[in-house]
Amino acid sequence: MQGNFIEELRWRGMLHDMIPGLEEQLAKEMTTAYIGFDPTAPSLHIGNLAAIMLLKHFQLAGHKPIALVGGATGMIGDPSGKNAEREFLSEDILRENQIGIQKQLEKFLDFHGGANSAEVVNNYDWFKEFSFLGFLREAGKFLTVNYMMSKDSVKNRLETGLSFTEFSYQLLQGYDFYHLYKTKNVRLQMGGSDQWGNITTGTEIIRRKEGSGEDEADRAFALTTPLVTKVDGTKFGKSESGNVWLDPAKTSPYEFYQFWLNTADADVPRLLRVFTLFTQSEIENMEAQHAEAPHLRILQKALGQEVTTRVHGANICEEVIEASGILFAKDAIEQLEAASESVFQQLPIYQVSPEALAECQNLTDLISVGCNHLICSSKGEARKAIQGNAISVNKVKVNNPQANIDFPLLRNKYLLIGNGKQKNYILAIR
RNA sequence: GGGGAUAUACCAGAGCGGCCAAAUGGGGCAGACUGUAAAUCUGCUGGCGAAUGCCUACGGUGGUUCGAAUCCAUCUGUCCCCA
Repeated sequence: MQGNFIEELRWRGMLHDMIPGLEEQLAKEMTTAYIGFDPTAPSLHIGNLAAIMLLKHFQLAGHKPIALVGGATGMIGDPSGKNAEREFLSEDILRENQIGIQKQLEKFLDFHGGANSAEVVNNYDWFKEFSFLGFLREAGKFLTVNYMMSKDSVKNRLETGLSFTEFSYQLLQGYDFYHLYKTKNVRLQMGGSDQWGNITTGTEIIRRKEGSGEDEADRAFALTTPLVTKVDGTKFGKSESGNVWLDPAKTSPYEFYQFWLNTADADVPRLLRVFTLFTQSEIENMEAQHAEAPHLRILQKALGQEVTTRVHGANICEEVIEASGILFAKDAIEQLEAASESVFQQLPIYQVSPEALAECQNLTDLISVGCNHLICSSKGEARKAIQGNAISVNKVKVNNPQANIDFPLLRNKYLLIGNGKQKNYILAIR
């Protein structure tokens, strides 16, 4: 084996809990592990990133990672962490989503690397043929309701109620593990710490069906990683516009990079460990540098660059970094005029239609209705933002809501509008 | 099936028949300070408007009243107790 997977996770702070004996198993032979992904959206988001990195490290350590796309379980909905019954998704949508997710995983994992190549499986493939009776005999027989009720994910819902369908979710997920154990010799399931209950249901099913653990060869293992949280207690992975997606059509590379760049100092060390492959000494080095000159934000930049490169590619990433640099530079206007076209295209450009523009009486209209509420969601908000000194046009603060829209255009067609310190928009107005 | 409670803005949660676009807290946004950070302080936080203004809103529908988030009836949802 090439590296110690568990050790790696430990120093990165990515190890929350595991079933004892796992280290011995991993040391003994190449082991196969899987993590489930929920196909309720056509793209993964950075909330999934920690799980992906888990698989990545696993593969780097010489083991074989499998990503399970929960086509079947996605049709049901995991009650963990939810307080309301979930909406069903159609089979078609789930299929499409799976394809998108698979493509994104290919950016992280090696699918053509010999014995320990990554694989993607879809549990719909083995569940679709399953009859209800078959399932009851194959899976349901092996767990008691008492056991299932004792899971936190279920207990937390007893007050508000949960359907039989959602109650059965853990059986499905547990059976996945068993199925993979039998067909692909998968010995380990990993996931976020909220998945512990679901995962151990799987190991329990395997144990009951295959006999218990004196014979080590029969054992199945669970490993969880702590949920990534922010220092201020808010959820990690959301920007103000919602989830941060890996799909550039849903979250532009520029926004993606900005998300990482804006990480708070207190959060950065942890995020670097979880989301990048920098070594311990590399990270500690950077931290030392950061401590000396925090305003340079070395850590944030390293984090942003690393993750953006992995997700969107080195070229795009460079352009995005350059574009970001331009927008926040003192001489942004000159630099914008001089920037190359490909870099310019990475900027957050919004096309204002001539009709919409014609409707605009003043700046207030432009930044609300004129750009389809991109910048401000209502005229009132726009007016308040302008009066509050938040809005700048071509880097010059404007605080007259009635200002005419006769600003000089950049490159003959663009206006640079800033809202606050962090948000910049380029409006193409012709 | 019987009885009781409750329904307020993004969330939590006040609210006397007129002084209620609705206390307070959280969240969100912005300003100042900085480093596109954190903490702190300040302002904003239904829509339109330059505005003293207008419109829409306190689960739905009707009603009482000069006037209703506030009273009455009814419906719906949720929760609790009994069978």
